[in-house]
Amino acid sequence: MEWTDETIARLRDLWSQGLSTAEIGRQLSITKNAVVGKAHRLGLPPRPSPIRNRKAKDGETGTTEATPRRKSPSRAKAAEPAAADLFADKDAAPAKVSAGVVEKVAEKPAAPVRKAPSVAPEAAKPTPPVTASRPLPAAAKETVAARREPAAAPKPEPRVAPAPRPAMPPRFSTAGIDRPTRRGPSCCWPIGDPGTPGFHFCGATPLPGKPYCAEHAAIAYVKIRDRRD
DNA sequence: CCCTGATTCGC
DNA sequence: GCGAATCAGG
Repeated sequence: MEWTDETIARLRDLWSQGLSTAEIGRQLSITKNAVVGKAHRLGLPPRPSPIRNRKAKDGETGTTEATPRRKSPSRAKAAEPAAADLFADKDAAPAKVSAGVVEKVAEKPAAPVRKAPSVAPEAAKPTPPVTASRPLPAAAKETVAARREPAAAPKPEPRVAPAPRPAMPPRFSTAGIDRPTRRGPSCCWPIGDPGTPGFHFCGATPLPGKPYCAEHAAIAYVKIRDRRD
């Protein structure tokens, strides 16, 4: 896998959007392992995961190690004994992601995904008033939907009753985010890291019906690849 | 069973 | 650094 600045940016973006590792992997045409592995190396903030409590506790239970964690699969050779607690808490990500991102605005909106394990797609988001400086979740979602329904996708909302929208003010205080000045459609390809001062969107005129400009659409809409369903 | 993410470790 | 293999919880 060639982790270009591009792919890394996308990985980080998708990651912070709360997509599952497998989902990210599919979108990037890589395995979830690759996603997780890379995410770790990048120091991306760990998202709520099923497990990971194992190491949480310990410190008593008598014996010193008392942390039965990994049991060395099979290729486990005489590995180093210690060097396990450095994950205790250390420092999470510098700050970037900050809050907000965790909101994972809309998980799987109406994408024809077979199911949504953890989250409830229908669940209307109360629109948390908090910060959340990332107005780009929808965009990537569309890429998915678009890719899954390339030709015929006239029904964005199959079932979910459209939430009443008295208005659609930018409830996300995109303070500091450099948004495109001109109104109307603009390429929402993220430039830089969400949460950092320099972050902004491409802003170029997008392709008709696409959230991205021609340049970035070419990157966003990759080949379909198997969808395993 | 399926899903998920985390970790280890050969490469 | 990369990611398959593996572990492990839901």
